[in-house]
Amino acid sequence: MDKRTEKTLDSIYEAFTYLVNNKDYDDITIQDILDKSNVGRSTFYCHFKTKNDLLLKISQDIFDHVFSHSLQEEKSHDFSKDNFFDYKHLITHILYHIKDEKELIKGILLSKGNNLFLDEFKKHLYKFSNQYYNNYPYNNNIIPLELKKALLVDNFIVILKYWIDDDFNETPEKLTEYFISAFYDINK
Amino acid sequence: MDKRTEKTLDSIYEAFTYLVNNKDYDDITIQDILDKSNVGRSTFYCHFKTKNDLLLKISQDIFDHVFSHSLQEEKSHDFSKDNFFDYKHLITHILYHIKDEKELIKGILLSKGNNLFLDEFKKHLYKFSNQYYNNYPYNNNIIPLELKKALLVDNFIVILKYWIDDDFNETPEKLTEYFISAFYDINK
DNA sequence: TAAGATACTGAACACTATGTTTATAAGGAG
DNA sequence: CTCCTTATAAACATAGTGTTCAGTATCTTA
Repeated sequence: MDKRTEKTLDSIYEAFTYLVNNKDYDDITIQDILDKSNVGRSTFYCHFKTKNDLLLKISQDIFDHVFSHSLQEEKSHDFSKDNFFDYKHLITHILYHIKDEKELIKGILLSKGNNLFLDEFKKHLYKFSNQYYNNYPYNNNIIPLELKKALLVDNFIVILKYWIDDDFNETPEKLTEYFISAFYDINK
Repeated sequence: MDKRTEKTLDSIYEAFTYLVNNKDYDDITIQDILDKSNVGRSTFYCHFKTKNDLLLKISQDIFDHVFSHSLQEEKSHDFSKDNFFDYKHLITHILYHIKDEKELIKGILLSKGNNLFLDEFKKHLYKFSNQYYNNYPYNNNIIPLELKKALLVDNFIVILKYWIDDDFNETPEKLTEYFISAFYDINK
């Protein structure tokens, strides 16, 4: 990548990270980003169509990172033959990666306003939820399968938000235990 | 209330309901609302400070309705001496009221963008979640109490969204069963 | 039903942000 | 060094926001 482009994108991402930790996403203007990053207006529009486009690309960057190793694990490991607890290391892994992106994720997730980030996140989580339930479609309570999938994904987000509110105090391992406990309960 | 005021507010609410069912909240402009409702700009600003202020007031109106009877039940019924299953009728009641406001709630809840409505909703749900767990603080698994409260509230929202996606096909009673089943699991 | 209070209207206005365009300058790659 | 790409600044059209005010319509109640 061209060093100039790299510098520009870095400045914009850094400015965005700062801004989203200091005001709600809705209240951030493109003008704010330009001022904070010292990037020209026309330059910004060379890279991004709108503010939402910026958020979307940042989200994709984050999740490329957060879910990168998990995809490799996925390939080298045939989960379809195992029960859910074999996902344990995967989940812990993902949580460690999330902690890497602490500032940015915290800012975006606690900011009022747009759900773009959350939607992108859920898309990735649904991959696992679908994979699991499609291999284990045995319904041992009255909750429909599709609802179970949604509960699984959403519980992960709730637990993550709990972690963030607690300023990432607890360990990823502990969080994984919470998640598996909540999950196990829904499926008993 | 002055009939003129009532008419104005009705027009605005109606226009908003239409708009939120046809485009994302973020994309709705105050100009759109004025055009659709045939209300003068200065009139709008007599009643609402901003577009978010409108959404907030609409949300409060809805929840005044949705939770109205449940508050009465709450007074005439001492839940603190019962277990969670006594909330059953309450939950079904709430779901019936939600169905009354079908169009509006569907539009707002499925629209991308602002979380004002959801935050207001969760505020009400937290009243019940707190009430329950403060009377039954016995932790029979590793999940911290505060996280349990959050899971309870959020699961209700997930189940509600499932209902909406299914176009309110299933009965409130059935939905209540799902909710209690998911809830019961988390607490065993 | 008439008087006074209250609410709505429409037009004008300043302001702020968006997104586009263009000519120019600076930086990187081969 | 030269070509090509990228960044920049300034200007511009456009669109939405929120305020003001004088004039008009409509309610309330006495």
